[in-house]
Amino acid sequence: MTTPKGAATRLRIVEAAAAEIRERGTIATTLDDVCRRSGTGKSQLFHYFPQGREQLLLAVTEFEAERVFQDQEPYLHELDSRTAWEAWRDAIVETCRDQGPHCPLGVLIADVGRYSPAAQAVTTQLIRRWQAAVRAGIEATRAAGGIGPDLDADRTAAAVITAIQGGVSVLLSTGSATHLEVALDLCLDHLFAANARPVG
Amino acid sequence: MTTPKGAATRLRIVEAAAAEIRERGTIATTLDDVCRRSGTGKSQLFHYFPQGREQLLLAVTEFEAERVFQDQEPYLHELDSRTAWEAWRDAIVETCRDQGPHCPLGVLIADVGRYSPAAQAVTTQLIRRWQAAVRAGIEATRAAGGIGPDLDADRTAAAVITAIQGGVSVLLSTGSATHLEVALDLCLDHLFAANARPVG
DNA sequence: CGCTAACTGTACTCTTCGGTACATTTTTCC
DNA sequence: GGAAAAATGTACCGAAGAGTACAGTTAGCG
Repeated sequence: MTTPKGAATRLRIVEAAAAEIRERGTIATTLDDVCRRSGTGKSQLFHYFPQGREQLLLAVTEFEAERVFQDQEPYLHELDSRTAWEAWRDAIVETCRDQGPHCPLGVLIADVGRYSPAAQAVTTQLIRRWQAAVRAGIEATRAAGGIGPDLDADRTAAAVITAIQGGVSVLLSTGSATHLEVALDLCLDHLFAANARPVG
Repeated sequence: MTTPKGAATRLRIVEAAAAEIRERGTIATTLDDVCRRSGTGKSQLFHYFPQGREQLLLAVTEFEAERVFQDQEPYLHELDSRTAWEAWRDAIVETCRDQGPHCPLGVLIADVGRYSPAAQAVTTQLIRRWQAAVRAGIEATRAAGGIGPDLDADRTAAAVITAIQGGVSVLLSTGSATHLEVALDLCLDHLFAANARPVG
């Protein structure tokens, strides 16, 4: 039904759209821009995305969500000590700081991910997966003896995710990553507090 | 230069635009929509906003930012005990939950506030003012003896703001306010932790 | 009253951009 | 090698929506 050549073209279109959106935002990105950047024409775009723009945006959302999660995975699997958690935090903060307003995660949650209910579902799913991975990290750290038994893993994982989202949100507004850093710091402190107890 | 009648019309336009944007988002809101809802015509819109759409969006951003801050102020001034902080948290969570995706704060930081550098500056300013008020609340609570001397007021205030932003961000994606609640809870716990110490 | 400036209604222009039609080329596969 | 399907190029359409022109009306003010 679709040849390797076709698949490559489709991918080129998605990547071009993602790049364009990262650089200039979703509203400012037109189909003609995407075609120009990917070296294709409208006919091909509509060949691979019969539902047009909306379908393309959804594909971009999925593409970026996957990328964000893949970037995280290596760190998430190693969360078992305070050192590991801090390395993870540093990685996130640094990446976001470097990429600034073109940070894929930020673009995802604040821009592309809002243009349709379907896209929103993708970002919601990303949040869910990410939070589950963080939760697993908390359990692993507890198993390794780094965290007391009283800490509520679910709620803390939720707080960590919220800190990231908030930090990125502020980053997009102000251009500064300090909020992200501070909020994550506070979460880590809570994780490893001597008197850890259920939140709330 | 502008009569009371004119000022009233201008205000009607801004309010109509704000409502329209809250309900359907910035991209979906057209100038014709705004005219229809405000019972005016294009000539009036361009009379009061010669720079057109962009200028109107900026006015809406300022309008909503002011509203958000005004809603907060009564609570912010009374922050001096854990009870007061919890009342504040409950107020925020409840308001956001009720308004859901039409929450002015959410719309502000995730939608209108992104459409121009000028609008971005307005939201940045809101964040700054808000954080300063939270910081003042921390100091007041400390003065009342509710918080130890070691807690870093600046960084904690930043973390609180980040928690709100993140919570609202998740709310817009998932429709659930639990992340907001959990993140704020964690911040309050940190604020009133017996062994409060500098973050980081 | 009457002049001026602010205010408002109607009708139009002009561009942008998503989407389509259709002809043409390339690939696949028997 | 040749038919069928996939892939691509070019030219176009139509709607939407921001912004304008201009005429007409209302309100302030001496």
